[in-house]
Amino acid sequence: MYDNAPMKKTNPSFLNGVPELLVLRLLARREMYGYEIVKAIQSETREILSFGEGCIYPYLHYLEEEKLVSSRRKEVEGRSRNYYQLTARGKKRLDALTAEWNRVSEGVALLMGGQHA
Amino acid sequence: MYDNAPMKKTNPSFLNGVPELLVLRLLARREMYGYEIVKAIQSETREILSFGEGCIYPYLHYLEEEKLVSSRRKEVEGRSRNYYQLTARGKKRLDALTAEWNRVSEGVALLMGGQHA
DNA sequence: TTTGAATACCTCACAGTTTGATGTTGACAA
DNA sequence: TTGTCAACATCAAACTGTGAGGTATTCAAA
Repeated sequence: MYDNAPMKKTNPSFLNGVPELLVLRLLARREMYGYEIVKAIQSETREILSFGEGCIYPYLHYLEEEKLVSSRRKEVEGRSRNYYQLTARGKKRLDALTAEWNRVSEGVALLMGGQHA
Repeated sequence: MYDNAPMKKTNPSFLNGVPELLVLRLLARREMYGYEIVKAIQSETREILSFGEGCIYPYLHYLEEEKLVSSRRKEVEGRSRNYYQLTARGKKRLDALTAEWNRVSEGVALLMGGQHA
């Protein structure tokens, strides 16, 4: 962040790392495929959060490389899909990320909660 | 986020935009100087959050440029300090950012809260 | 039957952002 | 006079979501 990088705020606020948290959380419930995950995040958060496919797909590839998820090809309803499932390692990461999210939320709440202006 | 950008996770999670939120919140209570803000974030969040001077100082410069805060030089306790105070514009931005933080938190809670694995 | 919408996957340039290192000056205590 | 803290400042490096672009398939409507 520099004076010559004028912080134009075209970028999202507070969303850093959130996609990974949500993807892992969804896969902890059941195996899902990429496109389904994109839609699930929209619907389950009532459109509050929405991450593009350009964010989710690369994330899934990264997670697989890191052995946090595994994938298998499946033919369903005349569609070919890549289903992803959480590994034991992925579950650990989910727990760590969840704890971190709670920590940050608590930190923000502590400071924001002080006497009002 | 690319496959060749291995996402080494040396960077912070969930902190995107948080410094601006906290700085504005602190200044809504009373005028403060940079170094004091850095320390206040640490102590008020019980060390949960800590942003370096390399983050806070440039932010203050940006906020001043955007007329979200104003500053004045003050000599206190034999020290020369730049005190910053919130402008009306800054108050509006604080309100907007606070609302956004609450929105994101709610979105995450909605998805995370679903049935456990 | 071909048009279009929805499904399903993929990649990448861009613009931010925080970190951590580095530097300066001055006050004050050991 | 050495070291620590206060107070300010700058910047390269690394990370990360957006928005736009691309391909291919399925299926319903015109």
